[in-house]
Amino acid sequence: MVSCPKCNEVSAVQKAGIVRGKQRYCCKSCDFHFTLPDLTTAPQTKRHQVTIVDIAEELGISKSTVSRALRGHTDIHAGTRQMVLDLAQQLEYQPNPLANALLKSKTNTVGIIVPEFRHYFFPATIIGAQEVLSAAGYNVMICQSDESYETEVANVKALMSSRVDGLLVSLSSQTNNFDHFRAVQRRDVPLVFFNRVCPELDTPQVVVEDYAGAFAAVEHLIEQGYRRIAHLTGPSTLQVSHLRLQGYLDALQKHGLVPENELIIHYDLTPEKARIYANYLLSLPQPPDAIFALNDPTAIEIMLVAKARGVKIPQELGVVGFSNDPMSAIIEPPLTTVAQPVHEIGRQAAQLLLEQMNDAPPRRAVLTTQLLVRGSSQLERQKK
Amino acid sequence: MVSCPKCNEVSAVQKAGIVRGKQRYCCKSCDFHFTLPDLTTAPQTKRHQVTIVDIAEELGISKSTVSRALRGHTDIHAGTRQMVLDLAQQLEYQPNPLANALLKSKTNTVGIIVPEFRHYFFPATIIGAQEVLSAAGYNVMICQSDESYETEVANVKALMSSRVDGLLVSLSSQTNNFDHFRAVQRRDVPLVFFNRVCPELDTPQVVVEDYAGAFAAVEHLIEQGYRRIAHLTGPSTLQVSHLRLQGYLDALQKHGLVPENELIIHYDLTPEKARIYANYLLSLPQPPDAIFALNDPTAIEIMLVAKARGVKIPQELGVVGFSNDPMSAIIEPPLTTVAQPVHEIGRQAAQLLLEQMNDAPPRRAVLTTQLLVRGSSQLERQKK
DNA sequence: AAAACTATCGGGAACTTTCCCGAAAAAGGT
DNA sequence: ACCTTTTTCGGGAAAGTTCCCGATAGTTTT
Repeated sequence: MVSCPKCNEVSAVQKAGIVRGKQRYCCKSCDFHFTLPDLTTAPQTKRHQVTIVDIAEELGISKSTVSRALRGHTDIHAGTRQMVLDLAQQLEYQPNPLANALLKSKTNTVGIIVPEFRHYFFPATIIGAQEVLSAAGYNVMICQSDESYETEVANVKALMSSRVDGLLVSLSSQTNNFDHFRAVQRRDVPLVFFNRVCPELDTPQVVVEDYAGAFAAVEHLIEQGYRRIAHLTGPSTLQVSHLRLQGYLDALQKHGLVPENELIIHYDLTPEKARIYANYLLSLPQPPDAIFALNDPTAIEIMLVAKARGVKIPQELGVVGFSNDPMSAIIEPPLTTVAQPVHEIGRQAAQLLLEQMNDAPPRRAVLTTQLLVRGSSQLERQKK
Repeated sequence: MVSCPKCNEVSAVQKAGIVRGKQRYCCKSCDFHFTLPDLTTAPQTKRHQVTIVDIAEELGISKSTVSRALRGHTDIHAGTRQMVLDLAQQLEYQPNPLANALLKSKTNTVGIIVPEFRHYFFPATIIGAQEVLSAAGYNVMICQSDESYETEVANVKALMSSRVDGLLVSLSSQTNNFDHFRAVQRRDVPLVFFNRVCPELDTPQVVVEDYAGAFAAVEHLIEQGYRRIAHLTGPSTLQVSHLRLQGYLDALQKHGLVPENELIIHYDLTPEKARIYANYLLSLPQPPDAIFALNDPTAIEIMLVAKARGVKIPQELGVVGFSNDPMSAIIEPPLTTVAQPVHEIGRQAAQLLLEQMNDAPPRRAVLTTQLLVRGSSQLERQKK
């Protein structure tokens, strides 16, 4: 009852096992194995994206020629090119970037990893980076490490497996092992750090004058008459912590003040811990009369704690932050802070990445900071 | 001096034009055209990403088998699979998602378009969305329309050309033409709106109880004793503007207050305009004694303007916002606001998108709001 | 008019992976 | 010993594009 599709023989056909649930036959006369075609499969009206092959067939030319026309190649007749261009427009042809990416192993996508998204700073840097990158034709993939080393490693892995063409990173506060970035370098993927930079790896980076900014901030506090100045800063793994601490220490020393260990606190940058340490500082037998914080979110937490405890700012406590977060202008009294060009940090980082991708020599960009004196630290003016 | 690579003839070879800058020859004896191979091209030590073919060759098996082993297919010998797995690990094999994407036309990437990045709200929703999406194995591509219709169109175009598998959108305040989203639907790309939803298109969407929240906010103001309540809201193109306005109007009506046109202002949500209209309202011959703002950033601008003019909050002016932006707790007096579950909005939106991708019936999610009464609107308590 | 050249175009490999289907080898059944 | 079944594997197409290279037809030069 089954005829061989090759010799049309019927009698010589016999069963020959089952393959993937379908009966298989063997024609003894022509020694041909076969299974019966499945007629139940639907015709599959799957919508077909219009490709250059469609255009080529429609026009009766080769796909090479269509590609040339679309890519603006010279090696083509002006009339042919116009024909192709017209039809492409009419058919709403959109080139498939995946095919191109596969061919060139270049995705035109860069990954950005930031520690968090809650405050103003990192979203603002991303805005700047995106500005430059999308102008250069790159898409952007954004990840947050959530200040966690493990998440950061996972982010790097995910972005690398997505085959990004470059990586823009601001480290998590936990990170003190950089093997995941060494793996990035080993694969020759351009890598740029900004703000939270990596001290061990030799990559382009964007930073601000952390030392100078911190120095200016603390000197300002001293000039205002504060004498017992505490410093609430980030984990010692972060270079910004280190540099700003150094600026703090040197400013104290310059003015003959002796730093005290109990007034220098490293913490993990969570709001909860900020409150705990602010309370701790204000509960000391000899509480500080001013606090210089690593960043504005920290400074604001300090101010909230101080307010809750009835400590008057700036009379009983001077506070200075870092970054000029919009909140610092809103809070009362307005927060004195070291302003840094947030958008420009992102722009510069993107710029350095583009340079890396063009094999330019690695650069290090240092942006300027500016002390914005506001109400939270103006002791003398209050006194007058 | 030039010998034919086919018949090794020398005398019969003659020039035959120039092709792409290289001399071309023709052997008259065997009628063979050829150019001399270019010896100057570097050997190209281009680092080769390890592929399944590499593994297959190393093991002397076919790439199909390697693929089966890696994909955990059943149709394979346990020993062979282990062999492949071991070598893959040793060679640090990473599958190329591009090839897969090209084959399946599925990029495992979703695009998110939000109007802006400056305030707390949208980054927070993105955090929520990313949470759900990356758990489902999707990468995320984020764009900002910058409240511009043109940029939004460009964003949609860019994401579509990147072949995202889905789109999560919160509309720009300018958008009143939705053709770019119709194009998305035409291509069968799942689309979900959140917060700033599209009234014309039949898509899943995530919103909050805008009407109820606004009604509660205004009713609260009335109960506090405010009588001349203004409303500063967004462009009428936005559904949130419309719904919150309606809540405002109905609350007034319920309590026998007559809405006045000069107290209802639509604006483009820029900080500059917020300040201008706040000043305008406070300069009226009969200024309002309370303002209900579309969102917290607007409310905060209003408070700043009021403070600058010496208008006391809440005594002379009650203010209520919407969203519970962290700033609203910081500012003094703290801002009464209608809280909405920002992260949950993002999570829900992502959830609806995933459902769409699995061809589930489109849903509309409505999340609850909660009025947080704070200092900026507590007239009675002040009076006591 | 032969030789040399130019302007265009087509063919096909390559990129990496998955999947369909047929084939071989091994195992089981009578 | 022969047939059937199962297990395991290989070949090759497909996805969409770019690019290299050879091949024409027509044009100019000698």
